[in-house]
Amino acid sequence: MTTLVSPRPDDAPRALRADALDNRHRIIEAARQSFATRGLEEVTMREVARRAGVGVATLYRRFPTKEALVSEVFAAQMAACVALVDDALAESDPWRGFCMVIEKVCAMQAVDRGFSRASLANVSDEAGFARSLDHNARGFAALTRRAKESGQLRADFGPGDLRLLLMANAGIVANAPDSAPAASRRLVALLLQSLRAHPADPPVPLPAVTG
Amino acid sequence: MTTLVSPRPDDAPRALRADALDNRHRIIEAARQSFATRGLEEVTMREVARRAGVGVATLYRRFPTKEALVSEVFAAQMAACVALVDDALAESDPWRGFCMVIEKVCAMQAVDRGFSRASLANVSDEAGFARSLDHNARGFAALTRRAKESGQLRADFGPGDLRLLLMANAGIVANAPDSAPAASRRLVALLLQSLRAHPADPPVPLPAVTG
DNA sequence: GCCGAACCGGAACAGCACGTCCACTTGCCC
DNA sequence: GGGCAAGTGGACGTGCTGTTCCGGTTCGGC
Repeated sequence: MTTLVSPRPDDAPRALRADALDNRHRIIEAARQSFATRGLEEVTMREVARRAGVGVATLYRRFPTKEALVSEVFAAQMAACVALVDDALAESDPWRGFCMVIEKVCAMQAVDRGFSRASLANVSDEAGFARSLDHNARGFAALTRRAKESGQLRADFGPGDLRLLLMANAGIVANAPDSAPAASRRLVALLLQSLRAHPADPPVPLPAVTG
Repeated sequence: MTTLVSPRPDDAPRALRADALDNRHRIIEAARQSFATRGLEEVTMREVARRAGVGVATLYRRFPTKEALVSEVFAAQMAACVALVDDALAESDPWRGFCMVIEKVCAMQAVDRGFSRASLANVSDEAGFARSLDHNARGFAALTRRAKESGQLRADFGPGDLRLLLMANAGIVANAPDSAPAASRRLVALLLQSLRAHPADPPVPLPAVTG
């Protein structure tokens, strides 16, 4: 999102013409909807262009590659995740914060097939994706630490476990798009129950996944 | 039109020539290996043919379509699953039988990306796939019932929960093929812990997925 | 050995995806 | 209003896929 204030640095992209900017917005919206319902690889660039009411060349002028389009589309979702983690950090009860993050992210995945895929794929650095990812990783690590210190999260929860959970949830979204919201909630509920440390806890089933 | 009386029914496929049969076996083995390491859609028919040391036409002579090849390749895995469910039914402890099935199927998925995908996709009826699936569904339903009756499996476990579990596991296999075995074991261990009914059990987090 | 049918391999076909080019149009600054 | 750079859309190129065709080859019963 570039500012339209006149004194821009020479290396910044120049401001778009009004019609071009409008097309750009329509493209992103069209792509977001298509990706959400049908996933990333099932949606063709032509289809995005057609849905946005522009030609293919226009699409490629704004986003030189499909990957760039994907990055741009999900930058917003990533920002939402950042806000979500920050909200959870503000929560007084560490366990509640921990659950909130997981539940909300999985719910986001459940209703957006593209986001589900994109949040696990190695996306390029465009659009500050990596920065948001890093921010979220740190925030979630803090959440995890606090939840463990309060004795509510099982001690062997590792950083790889979040990814484990997201991958599992993504599997549901990918294989049952229609019933994904309900199925995802069920999965998350089951997993959170296992992740909660109880006073009389059964022994740890298996060590956490490293990495 | 003279019909010769033959030892085999006329509608049965005639016996293959020795070299053709050999090629067929090599094709299936090549396909199995390729599918296992790289998944179903990432493997091209050309690659299977090359790996089997035959031409493309030979491959298509045996398996008129890629789907037919996939069905044939995973018919063996399906048979293994049938045996696995039958073994679990022979187990004296219902909960152990229940866990065995889930652990072993997920382990099979974890080391075979193709099987992971195929066990969830709607495969065609070729090669008795549907029959094995039906057999397994019945067997697993019996396992479930017995585990519930013994009070070891939480009462709200539904038929859709197995699929839920398989989809979650498949998500791990699809997104982290290298660390899939360990990650899958961790996921299964966590989920089985939640699925186990304890005397002092926390309330059911969410109703089971229907269907 | 021989001969025909079964079999084989690679070239060729068709379809679809991403990405590019170019002649035409249009917003914007004066 | 007028000129021009930016923008546009559809045809095109390229590369990949699954699938088919055809001339040459080989097995196997006699």
